[in-house]
Amino acid sequence: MTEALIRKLSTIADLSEADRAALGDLKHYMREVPARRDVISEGDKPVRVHLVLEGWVARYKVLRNGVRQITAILLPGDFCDLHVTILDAMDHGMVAITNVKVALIQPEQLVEITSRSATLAQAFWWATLLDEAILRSWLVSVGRRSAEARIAHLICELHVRLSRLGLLTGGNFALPLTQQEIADVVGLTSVHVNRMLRLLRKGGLIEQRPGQMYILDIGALRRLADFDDNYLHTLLGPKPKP
Amino acid sequence: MTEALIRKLSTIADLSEADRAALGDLKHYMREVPARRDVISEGDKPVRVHLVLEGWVARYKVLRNGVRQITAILLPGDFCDLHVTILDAMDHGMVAITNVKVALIQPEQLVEITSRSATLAQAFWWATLLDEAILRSWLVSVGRRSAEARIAHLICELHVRLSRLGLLTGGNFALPLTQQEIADVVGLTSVHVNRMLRLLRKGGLIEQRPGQMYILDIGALRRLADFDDNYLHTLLGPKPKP
DNA sequence: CGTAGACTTGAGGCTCGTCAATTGCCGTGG
DNA sequence: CCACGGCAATTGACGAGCCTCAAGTCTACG
Repeated sequence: MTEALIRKLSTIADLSEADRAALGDLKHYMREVPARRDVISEGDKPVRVHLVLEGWVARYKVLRNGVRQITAILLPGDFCDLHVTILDAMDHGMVAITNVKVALIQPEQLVEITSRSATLAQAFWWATLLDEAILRSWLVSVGRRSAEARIAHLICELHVRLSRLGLLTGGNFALPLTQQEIADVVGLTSVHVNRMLRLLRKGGLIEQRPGQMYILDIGALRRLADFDDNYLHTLLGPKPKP
Repeated sequence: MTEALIRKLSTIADLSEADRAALGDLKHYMREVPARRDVISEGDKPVRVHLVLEGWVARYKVLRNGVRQITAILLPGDFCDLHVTILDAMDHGMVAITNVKVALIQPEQLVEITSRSATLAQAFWWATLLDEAILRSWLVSVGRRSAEARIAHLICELHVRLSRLGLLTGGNFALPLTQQEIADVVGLTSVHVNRMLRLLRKGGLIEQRPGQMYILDIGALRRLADFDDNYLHTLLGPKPKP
């Protein structure tokens, strides 16, 4: 049930058997959310912490004029909202990109297992720090990279993250994001994302089939994006054994 | 010495006398860094954690083509790098915006006091979550707001944060950022920042004197920026008594 | 089949960037 | 005291990158 989480935390901390058992024993409700439906909406009062078990989830903020910015893409093993227990109400929403399974965990349980195991406490903290590192890299992209490079950078990031989860098939991966959603990640319009993807295809860097992304030249993508995977490498830990 | 930190953590957690004492007893070196010099440079091996005691510090990333993006502005009481002890080497730099005093703390000390006090552990965690919330709001700004609104939003954020630190004088504040630095925060060029500041002045929203920002119409600024201070209000806690 | 949603493509326009020159402010030194 | 150099702020002209609007295609699905 929570193997995704155990696997993720294992890559950044040396969990004892007791730690793993504590994670495995986490009581939780399971919830399934169909694609394109909110997992949590802005304004909701969060009571339980959401953990992604299967599928993709996006964190987003909608401004008054209707434009949307996606501020995180969450994959299996990622927490949606370790932080929101501090907030009165959600200041942003979370939407399912694919059909999704999430676990709902009581915050008290997390407080308990982290107060019992310093290793676990540190592991959770590291998970937060990893989220922050990704957020920083997104800010750099949106603030200072060209449209083409932003998209290349996103592809590189997903390539690394999905690789750690064992979700690559021959270096390629399923990409459930629509072009509008990609646009909302990188701060562009879907029209321009479309044009930039065409550029990448014409350049022989990628190939696309519906819902599928084929990486033809990862080196060129990384160079184009000025991709520095230090933030992911060291935070995600060594590559898992196959 | 570390009152800034104690004050900050007090606003988000109910610290016991022992907690305050533990914070006050933190052994540390003091370091002074003159304006426009790096506090830590990209590539450095971080050994101690930096805590800002006085002045402004900026976190930044420089891309290969030389452009810079500032990813955080740190004020007194903020940690520079709670996270970097996990990294092999800094993947970004920290630069002093003003003359700055920072405390250097051994990570082991933090581990120790947080393992002794669950309250403190939570307080440190919350501090990280606050950084993340600000980062998210910056991403939304840079990704989806107009140039004018981005700058207005930054002014609103600084207004709230400085207010909590008691660094406002009659609703106005000292702004040590150059226009180039503002540009690096909001993802624009200094030329365009200059034009937008002129717009804000012409609109009667702000007034400027060298190094000083006068807020003439905070309501208009907030409306223009679509400023939602939920993320800061609840995370920074109730307004301190005067 | 018929509809809805995503993708695709083109034409034209606006925001913001680039380049360049000028001003003003300081601190420094003759 | 004034000349000088450096840096930030300011302004204009021009151009580019990205957005807007709009139409059309493709696919999935009822």
